[in-house]
Amino acid sequence: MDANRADLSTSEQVWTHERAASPRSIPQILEALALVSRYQRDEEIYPREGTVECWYRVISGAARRFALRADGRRQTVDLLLPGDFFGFGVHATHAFTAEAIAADTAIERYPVSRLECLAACDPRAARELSGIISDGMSRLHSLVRILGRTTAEQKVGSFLLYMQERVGSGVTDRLALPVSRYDIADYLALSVETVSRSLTGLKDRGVICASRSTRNSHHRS
Amino acid sequence: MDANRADLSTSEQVWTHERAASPRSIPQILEALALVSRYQRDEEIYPREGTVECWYRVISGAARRFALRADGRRQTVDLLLPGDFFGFGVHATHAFTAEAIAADTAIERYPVSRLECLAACDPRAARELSGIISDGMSRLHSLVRILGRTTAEQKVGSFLLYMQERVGSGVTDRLALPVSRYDIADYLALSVETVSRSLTGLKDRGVICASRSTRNSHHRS
DNA sequence: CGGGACTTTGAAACCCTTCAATGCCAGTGG
DNA sequence: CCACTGGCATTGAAGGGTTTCAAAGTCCCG
Repeated sequence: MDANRADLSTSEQVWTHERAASPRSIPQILEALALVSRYQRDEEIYPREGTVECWYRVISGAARRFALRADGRRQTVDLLLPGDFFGFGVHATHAFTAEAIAADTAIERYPVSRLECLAACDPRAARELSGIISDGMSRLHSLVRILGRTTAEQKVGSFLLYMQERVGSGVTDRLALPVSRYDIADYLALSVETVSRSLTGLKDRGVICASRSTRNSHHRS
Repeated sequence: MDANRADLSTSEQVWTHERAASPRSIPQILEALALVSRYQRDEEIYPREGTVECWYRVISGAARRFALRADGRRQTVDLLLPGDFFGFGVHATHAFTAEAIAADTAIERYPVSRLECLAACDPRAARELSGIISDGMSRLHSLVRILGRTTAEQKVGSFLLYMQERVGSGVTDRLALPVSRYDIADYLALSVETVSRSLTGLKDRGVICASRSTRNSHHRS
């Protein structure tokens, strides 16, 4: 239950599988390389400017990639949910810091060296990996489009729709936001107050209606 | 001098090199695959939702990747300058339309099939190609950071600094903007008037001082 | 029960957009 | 040659949106 630190020599890391013996699907082969760590809220996963040695994937919880602005506020450039890979870096260097958002966030780690071997040997694996990169690029595209909206209500509305299609847990009219208002504000480059006001504005106009749950808000479009 | 259409069967395409005979550096090998086309201002390079068949690179001029917003305005998500590769798509599909911005823009085209062969055969080439993808991701990161600023003057200021490090033509205190105010506005998600006002605001405060040139503005930080 | 973090609401100041009008420049046609 | 046109850039004023500062209210947990 206690999360360990982000460095590579901690205790809770486990091999999720013994090295797979028989040829399996690419995701399964990937899985066989994975090493799991757990992080607590706001704990660093990797630092900015660090060398890229692993790719990461969120198993449970959530994480962010972010930079600190000149005024000290945090700007989130990527919101990572279960299933998302991250940590590719730019020219083998992390351009942003990565942190866990939720308490008890589980992250898988994949050594880049092994991924490169895999890609060099198996073209299907190479395709899989470039698909993963594509997904990361797609998240950035979505954020750019959201940040490009003019009013805060539009930003928050787009954000909710985007989250809905990402967490998309079968039920289409109900959305459990896994992040706080502060996290949303950092992501949308708005103040927390404006996020809150936008949500109540959308509620008043009947676009969404709110319910409440343990530690998270539920919204319905 | 007249730009041809974007389809694949036009006349002005030329092989920039005969197929290279001897083993050369990776960029040179890439170059050997290139096919060049020329576009006029606002001419489409590839459509949204199209299948990715080629990668592209700006040789001269400039281009944009963009989406149309609900209100009909254009949102530029990527500004392509000479040397920039683009058109990787998401899962083999173009998520945005690409257009030339400048008159007489020259674009190189690289068939994806050949790039894949190259990557499969030569790990150095594969590394080169993933570096190219990294650059594309880096541009998106920069845009997200710029869009994350609060005031228009900050956005425009960040934009100028960003353009300076990108066009970085030796001279560090002089910057020739290769794009119009409208293009800047589409890129920064601001109105043209605000962009103009921000620039004059920065001038008044002595942050930049403006000169004038044929069809382009020059600025000094 | 109290502390602390998160959320919501209010009011004033500031910023951006919109609508409108003017100025500038290049290319065009009389 | 010069007026005209169209695109781009700049500036003004009104209106609306966002931030900031401030203060409650809510919920969880020790």
